[in-house]
Parts: sequence; C-alpha cells; structure tokens
Amino acid sequence: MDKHLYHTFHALGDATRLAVVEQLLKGPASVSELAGPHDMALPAFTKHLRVLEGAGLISSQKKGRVRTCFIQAPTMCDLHEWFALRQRMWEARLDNLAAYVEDNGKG
Amino acid sequence: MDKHLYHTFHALGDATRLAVVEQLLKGPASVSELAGPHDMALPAFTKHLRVLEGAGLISSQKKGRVRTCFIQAPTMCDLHEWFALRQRMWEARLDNLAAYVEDNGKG
DNA sequence: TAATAACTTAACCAAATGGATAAGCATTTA
DNA sequence: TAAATGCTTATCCATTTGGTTAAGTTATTA
Repeated sequence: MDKHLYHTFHALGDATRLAVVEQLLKGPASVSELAGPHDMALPAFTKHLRVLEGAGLISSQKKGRVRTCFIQAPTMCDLHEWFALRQRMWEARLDNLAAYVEDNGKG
Repeated sequence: MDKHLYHTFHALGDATRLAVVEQLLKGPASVSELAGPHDMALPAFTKHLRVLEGAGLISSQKKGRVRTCFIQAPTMCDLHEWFALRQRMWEARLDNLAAYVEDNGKG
C-alpha cells in the first residue's frame, strides 16, 4: 500500500493521528473509543483513521456495528529501521555546524 | 522550537523535504546544491527549507551570498528514540489482528 | 564599476486538508 | 417491532499548502 516513506510520515504529522497511534500501541480499540478524547465530529475523525489506514499504520475489522482498529507493527518497524540505519550518519554530523562556524568565523 | 513531535513528522511528510534530509545526512550543502535535484523554482524550495528549520530538523548559516544547511542531529535522535521507546509495544501487538480474527470469525 | 550569482521578499493562485452538518444504514437492545 | 447505537456517505466550507512569477538585495567576479 505505502511505497513511499513520506506518506507514512505525513500520516503521523497531525496531532489527532499521532495520538491515535499512541493509543493503539496500548491495544486494539473501536472507532468510538478512539474518537472519545478528540473534540471533533465522527466524520472528521474517521477521515483521520482512513489516512492512517492508507499509510499502513493501522488496520481495522468490522464486526457487527463496531469497527475495531489495530496498530500495524510492520510499518512501525519500517519507520524505526529507517532511523536505525541512519543513526551513524547524523552522529557523524554532530559537530558539523560548530566546526563550520569555528572555521569561518561567526559573522 | 519544536515542542510537538507531530510537527517534526509533518516536516518529513513531503517528498522534497525528506529528500533534503537524506541529502544533508551525507554532509552540509548550500541552498542551490540542495535545490538542484528538485524540479521547482527557488522560492518554493526555500519554503521547504524553512519548514525543516522550523521543525528543528536542519539549521543553516549564511556566509556571504551562500547559505549552508546542516542536519540537526539532536532532533533526528529524538525521533529515533520515540520509536525505540515504543518498539516493545508494537511487538506486543504483532498478532493482535490475527488473534482477533481467529477469535471472532472472519465474517 | 558593471555584470552575475545566490538567495530573498512579495503577491498571487489552485488544490489539498481538516473541519462542519445532514441524512442514511446496518445491528443491537428494549 | 420500535428505538438507540455505531458508524458511513454526501456535501459543503475556510484555511493551509505547495507551487508560480516578478522584483529586490547582497556578495563576488570580470
């Protein structure tokens, strides 16, 4: 579903959606349980759920009237790995700005 | 600058900006070096740089006519840590959907 | 000093986003 | 079977976003 990493980051780039992800990390929940803490009407909220689902961050299953949502572990894993693979690169750049300023003067 | 994590994710949630971050992980670069690969006019591109800078993902320093940009390691570190601290939570949920489907039937 | 290079500012625009309300549709519950 | 629950669909709207062009400013270079 989600070939591009920036789609996944985009899905996390909203206060409501990030909170939903945090809540689902604690365990599955229904749409109304997830919506509860957020001050908005359901149609607006379910749009956020669709963005998260489109990004592969959550999945859901409807049983009767109730839709239950789940975190998608593999996508979380992919994101985590993206950082893990790059950690040494930013560590290598840790002092770059400082070094640059020192070499060239501050003005 | 960036109290909320979703601001940082939002900054990474765009193809151009994510590419800039990837490029800066390899080392500092000027605005035009960064803009080179991207098919857009400079004013549009520098808006992306301002979003990244506002999110604390990059910093920059102007020397003469040239502005040089740097990755901000501490913010990358914060993001990485957010995932690291939650890894066990999504691992614990790995089989949740499968288990749910099995318990409740697939219909 | 004239021209060029590297941005920067300002004004504008189309499309996407995040929200609303109203109405509809299954599924439980009384 | 009537009412309530838990979404879902459709339509609409203001604001934000991601882009444009034009013009300006500050270094460098010829």
